[in-house]
Amino acid sequence: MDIRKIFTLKILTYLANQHKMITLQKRVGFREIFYNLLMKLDKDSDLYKMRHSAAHVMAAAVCRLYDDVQLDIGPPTNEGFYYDFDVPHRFTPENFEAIEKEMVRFIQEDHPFECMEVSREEAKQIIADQHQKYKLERLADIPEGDKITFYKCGEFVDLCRGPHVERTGHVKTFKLLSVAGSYYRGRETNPMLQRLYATAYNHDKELRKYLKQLEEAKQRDHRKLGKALDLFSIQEDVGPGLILWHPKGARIRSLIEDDWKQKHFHGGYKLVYTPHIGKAKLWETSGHLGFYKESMFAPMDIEGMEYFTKPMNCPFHIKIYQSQKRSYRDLPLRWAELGTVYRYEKAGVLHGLLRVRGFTQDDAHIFCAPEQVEEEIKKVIRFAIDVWKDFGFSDITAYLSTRPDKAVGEANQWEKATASLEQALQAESIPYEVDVGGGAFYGPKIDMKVKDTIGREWQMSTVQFDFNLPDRFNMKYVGEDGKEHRPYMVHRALFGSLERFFGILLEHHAGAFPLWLAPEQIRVLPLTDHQFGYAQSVIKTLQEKGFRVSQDIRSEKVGAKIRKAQIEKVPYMLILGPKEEDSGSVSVRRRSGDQSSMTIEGLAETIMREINAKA
RNA sequence: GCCAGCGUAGCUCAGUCGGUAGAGCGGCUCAUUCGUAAUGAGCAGGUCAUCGGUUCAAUUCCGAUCGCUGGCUCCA
Repeated sequence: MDIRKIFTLKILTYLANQHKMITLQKRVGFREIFYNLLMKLDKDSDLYKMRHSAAHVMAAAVCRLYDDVQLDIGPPTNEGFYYDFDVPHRFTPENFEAIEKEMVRFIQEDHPFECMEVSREEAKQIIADQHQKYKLERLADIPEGDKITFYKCGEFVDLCRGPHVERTGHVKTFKLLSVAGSYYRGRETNPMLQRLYATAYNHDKELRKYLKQLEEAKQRDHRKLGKALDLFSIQEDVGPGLILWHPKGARIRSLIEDDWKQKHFHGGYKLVYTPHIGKAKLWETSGHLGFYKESMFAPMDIEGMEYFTKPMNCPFHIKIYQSQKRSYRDLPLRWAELGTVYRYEKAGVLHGLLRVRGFTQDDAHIFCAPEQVEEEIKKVIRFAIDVWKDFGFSDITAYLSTRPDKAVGEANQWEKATASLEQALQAESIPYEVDVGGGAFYGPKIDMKVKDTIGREWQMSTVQFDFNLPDRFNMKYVGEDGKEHRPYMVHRALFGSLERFFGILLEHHAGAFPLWLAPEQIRVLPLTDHQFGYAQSVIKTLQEKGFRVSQDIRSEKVGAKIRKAQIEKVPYMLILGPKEEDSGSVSVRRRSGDQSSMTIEGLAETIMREINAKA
């Protein structure tokens, strides 16, 4: 094995642990979802200080109420604060009231926060006296030369950088929210601590607002809406993280896909389809078996050959590239696929549609000559913005990730690629942040996040250079000079995965899909069965115009029919009674509650306009 | 994977300190023919997640398994 191979292998092993391959799925959960709900707090802000102090108060209360409390850390966060404990007692939400009561008492006692600066030796002594093993390790983390401070309030003394409010009495309104396990220092090999999450605000009103936001987000939870609107399900018998798309959900997905495909054809992409499985050798060449195997489903044996379910589409696209000799005249090649991939994700991280085991990437690979790359990146960014617009997303932030310490490819390649990414962002005037060293080992990347209706940011698109795969597959094109050259390869996904995107879209619209995506656009509600005939003719007319129409012919009052349609978030309801039948018109009620009377032609026109506007 | 909690009708949930379960919505049937968010009556529907243990008896207690939920360094 030559040196280069050994080096590559080392990097790959290292990266296997870092999980730095395009995952296109991001961690989700309560905390990430709300991470951007509120403005990022300034570390020196009063609220931040107060929350930090509240964390101490909570720890003090816990120390009073329970025996053998080992403290770890208790930082303020953008939403509140938490504190990690190692206690023999198992916390449950039933304990919250008692802890909150004790916290109130502690606050009312109004202890001053006293800062004590000590030497390292003194610090060790204090911690040793308290028998706080985690604190001792945390102390060791403090760099030599830094100040070491303790904060004391009442009987509670904690190693802490501060700052704090002056007295516990300054801690205002707070509430314990949840209890969760958390590994000490976040490492799986460390002991599991118990984390109490809480929040604190300066005013009751703000706390109530925050709790209301939590409640609202819960109401628009895609898992809840997915069930209520009969869009999809995940069933135990099928398997965790595997999605069943019900007819209505599938209809929406199909509309999303149609839009996506049309846009891609217009944008100079060509579609490809590739299989779900491939031979082991392919995944060896691509390197996946070296560094991504843990995330792949187990192999299957077919006629003595090992096959793997694909976790990514790239190798197949590369094989299409290599099906013939390529000239510089062929480039750039832009190949897109709605490719369904399977990845093994730990059971504990699965989450509705947002984190799954089988999903369809809206994947594309661009193969181009080095000099074309900057223009291609610009195109991709413009393209992404254009596609999002259709779905009601316009607030975008980008994150540019540059070369990590361990990386493949030459430094000047990286520089050039990174520069093209940055120039593209500037050219499109997209606000971006730079994550120095945050790129994947095989190339720099841009991740783009969009903001939803309630202000949450979701990572969606990713544009990634790849200096690794073209090498591994020994990809070539014949240049103007008649010599062989290595093409540049760019991976990109706009939605990330259709499942995840659908989940985000569902929450974004709170289930009330815009007309062009609504699985059922119009519901006809005959007032009595005398109007059934007229209803049929209205339905026929509208269906012939291509609208998605249904009817409610139950023996119910119109109020009940409307209620049902409202709950199912049907955009247009047509109430048909004798008046409408006599005049050949329709009484229109929109989802918003707006009412009007129209001719069928007028309605069709209005609806058509709304569909075309994708409003 | 790990910690904690949870799993009762299609859905949302109540209940049983061990004696095999109930509501509302939904479904079906019948009556009602109604004007912008719920007409009335009746009926059907459950191996109380699965498997094992304790017990005269388990949906209830214990254990395992499966699944779901909240989390698992915004660093003293």
